[in-house]
Amino acid sequence: MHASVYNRMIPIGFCFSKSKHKLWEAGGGRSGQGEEEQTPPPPPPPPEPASTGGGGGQLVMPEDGYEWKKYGQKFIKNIQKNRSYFRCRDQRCGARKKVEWDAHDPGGNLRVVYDGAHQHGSPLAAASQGGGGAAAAAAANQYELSTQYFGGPRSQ
DNA sequence: AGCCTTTGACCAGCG
DNA sequence: TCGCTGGTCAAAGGC
Repeated sequence: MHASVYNRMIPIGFCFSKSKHKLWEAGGGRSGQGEEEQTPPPPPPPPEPASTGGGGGQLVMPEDGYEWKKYGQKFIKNIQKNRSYFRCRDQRCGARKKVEWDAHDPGGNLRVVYDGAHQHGSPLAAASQGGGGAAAAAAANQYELSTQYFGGPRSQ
């Protein structure tokens, strides 16, 4: 009932664009300073500073050594920022992560909020010891946030 | 063929 | 009591 009410929560033509890889070219997408903010339980010390401009002008989620699965994204009007919701790929782990960035400055204001603690070791560290999949694990966390909104090739 | 990511819609809580 | 926002789940598409 009242399906119209839900219509309001959609930031008309901004939050979710029907076309995935469309418009919003990474014109201003720059790499710069990333703001990480571990609220409750600081999992492990993030090896990477944050939004790495490695790609060359793309906002990348700060790698924290864990594998996350994105399950939602939304534009928060209150703060005028985009927010992505991530969940630990491990079903046993109830750790969640919220990444929000300025809609107008995806590369200038990146905030990561951790919710819950991991009940397992970081795959990145484990792989590191094995000396093999470290890169793979890290790559698994290279979510190109800006790409999601500004369009871009997703090398999956 | 399988897995992952993205988008849309719905529900719940708070003001 | 009504409206609005935040958060989560499910389905579809693409790689």
